[in-house]
Amino acid sequence: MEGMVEENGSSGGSGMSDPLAGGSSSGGAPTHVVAATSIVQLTLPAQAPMAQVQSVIQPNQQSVIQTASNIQSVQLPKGNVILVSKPSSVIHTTQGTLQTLQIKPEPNSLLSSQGQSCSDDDDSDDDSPKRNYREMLTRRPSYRKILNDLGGAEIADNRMGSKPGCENEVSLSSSLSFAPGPMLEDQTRKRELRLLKNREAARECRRKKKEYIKCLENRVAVLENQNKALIEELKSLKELYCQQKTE
DNA sequence: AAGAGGTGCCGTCACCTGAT
DNA sequence: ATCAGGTGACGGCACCTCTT
Repeated sequence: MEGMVEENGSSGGSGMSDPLAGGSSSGGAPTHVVAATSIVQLTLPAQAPMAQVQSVIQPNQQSVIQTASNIQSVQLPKGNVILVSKPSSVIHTTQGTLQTLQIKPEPNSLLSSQGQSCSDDDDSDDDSPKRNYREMLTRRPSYRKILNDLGGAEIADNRMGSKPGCENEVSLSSSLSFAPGPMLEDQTRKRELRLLKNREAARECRRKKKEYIKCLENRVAVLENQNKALIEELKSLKELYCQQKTE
């Protein structure tokens, strides 16, 4: 009973925009598959010199047929879907042959410019596996931004309405209620406050993430249905054409 | 019944980003 | 520069299911 965002085709038709397209072009790392328009270019390392990349989820799309022809869908980890130019059918289906592209941040990207894992060694955990692993990851737009583009006010209002944060307020005020002491106590109090806030932030972040994933799953279902329908339509049109041709 | 493996949730840490 | 908030990653815990 959450304030789920509804799909274009399925019900309601609230005219949502593309969660992946985000509209929040932060101009950061070049590997983000995010753009105000539906198509972004990104440079790929090694074998794939340049590919045209596009979110499979079109903003307010009417048709599953992409505007840029000859596009093949590619599933990426982290749930991103990109489309790679390929001379094939206009209609692309999920059952088609898929190519997985491995996308890594460029050496001079925003992410790696701040990390420099291999050079600085004064910090103890600088070359820890965790940190190195993180540096390989690209940052995506926040769920808040994404959900704002999905009609975030509605979701935010919904959240306020259902008020899971009621107990948060209670816990927050109760944890802050003890008397301030000397500096040590003050520090521990600050730390506890930070932990508390972060705990709640993490809770909220997970909630938004789940909502976002649900939204994407809905979109996938709708697109698959549209795809099936279009394939059927194409099939029948072909048959009709063949019939008329033989007559 | 006991153990193993999978899954989901939570708290925490580390880091990034935007605001001031 | 500093701070606050958002989020990915990680480890721990609880619960469920399956196998022996």
